[in-house]
Amino acid sequence: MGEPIYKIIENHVKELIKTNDLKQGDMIPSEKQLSEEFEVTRMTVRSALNNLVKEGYITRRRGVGSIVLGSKIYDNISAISGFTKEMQNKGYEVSNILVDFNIIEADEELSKKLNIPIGDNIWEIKRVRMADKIKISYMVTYMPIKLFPNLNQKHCIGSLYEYVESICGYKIAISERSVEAIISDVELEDILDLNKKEPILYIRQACRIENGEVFEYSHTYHYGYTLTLNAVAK
Amino acid sequence: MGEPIYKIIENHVKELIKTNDLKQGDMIPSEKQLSEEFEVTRMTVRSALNNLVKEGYITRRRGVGSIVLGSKIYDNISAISGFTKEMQNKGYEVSNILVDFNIIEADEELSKKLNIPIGDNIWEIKRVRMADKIKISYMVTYMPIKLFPNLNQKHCIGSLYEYVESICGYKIAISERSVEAIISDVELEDILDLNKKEPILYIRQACRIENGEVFEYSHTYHYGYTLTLNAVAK
DNA sequence: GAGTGGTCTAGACCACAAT
DNA sequence: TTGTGGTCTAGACCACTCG
Repeated sequence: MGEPIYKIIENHVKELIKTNDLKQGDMIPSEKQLSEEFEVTRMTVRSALNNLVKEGYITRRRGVGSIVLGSKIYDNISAISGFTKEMQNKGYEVSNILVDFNIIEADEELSKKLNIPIGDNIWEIKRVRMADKIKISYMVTYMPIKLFPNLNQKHCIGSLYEYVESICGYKIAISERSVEAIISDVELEDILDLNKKEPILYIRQACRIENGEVFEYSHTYHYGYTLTLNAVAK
Repeated sequence: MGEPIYKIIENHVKELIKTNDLKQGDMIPSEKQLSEEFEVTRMTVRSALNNLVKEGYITRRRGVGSIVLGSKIYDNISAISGFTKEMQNKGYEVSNILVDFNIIEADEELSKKLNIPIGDNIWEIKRVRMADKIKISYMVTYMPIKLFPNLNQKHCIGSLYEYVESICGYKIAISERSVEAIISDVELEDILDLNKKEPILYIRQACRIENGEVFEYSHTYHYGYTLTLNAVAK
């Protein structure tokens, strides 16, 4: 079998929303109508529609129907799309400078954060990120070598997330971030060409692939940058 | 019928995880075993297990089984649970001081953010939030009077999110936040009893109920506070 | 080969909202 | 009363993983 039918129905409805055939507040065809149109049972249709609910496209009400939610918010719903995509979406030209690329051994903290044994080998990647030729963030990323045996310096120039998904074939599933405001120190001012004591967003993030393994733990220092977040309830 | 069976199964497994009968990495009983234990069909069990996947408790692999994920990350998965719940979960005693409670008219910015006509009446709520008797954030909230005709000052002492969900019966669906680091100014230092020029998290948030309407737009200034975020892909 | 989860059928009864 | 989505049955065949 190729693509499962529920996926086909899912994409069909997504397409209707994207092409504006269905707008915010519109009712999508009922389960019965869709099951007749695609000649499948209601259960198959329900599986498609429940996925659309999960992804924030529609909401459903018993006795009423399935309603299209506002698309604006849901456009970039991938809250962990990664920095590169996020900035490109805002119209900036994004590039990375690779500052350091090492293999280190997991200490106690990294072993906890990455959920691997102490002493395991880890890629340590230090990068400065540029938007339109201005340095705006410094990022230190740790990734288990076990998961990425073939990572090299070239991959670090582009989007690491794209490498993880497109080339390695992992599906990025969930991330935990903590966000703090701090004041820059001399080291950071040096790296990012800042004035003294600038306000900085300090973000620590652990990111998992679908099977639950942590594939990345990172520290990021953002200057003059607004983090945009879309959160879905529950 | 009372609680649906799939919910019962869901809670059963959650309980096993919470009591540590099932630990991270453990396999939960197979669909077949659960369907025999609860005397239901596999479809019913699947509905329960798929919800557990959605909520981040387990991951599933064809040919292998359903595996318990690390609970740490997934505990407070409701990324817009609101500040009160978020801090209580961390063990702080939380309270609010109502600083100001007004009716104002929507200017151009607020009309855009709340998606209502210019001139519409809005509640303007200014609060200081305390954790264990220390002032840690200042919050200015705007809510359309149209949606909350009966809001009063008492509701602002507790959790506004709880008021919106429990008393008004709205279901909070999605929020969009932007997060920045700033340096405190004199006004903020005064309000929050800060030293001069402290690093502050400045968060603007628009929050929607299920039908897509914006019910809240707010500015929050957090001091000494780490924002925790769980993001789910797509 | 045995066991797992993934997809799907062809029905059923129910709770809820709108008219 | 009609139409919607919510729950559930008792099967089926399939794709995948592992020993």
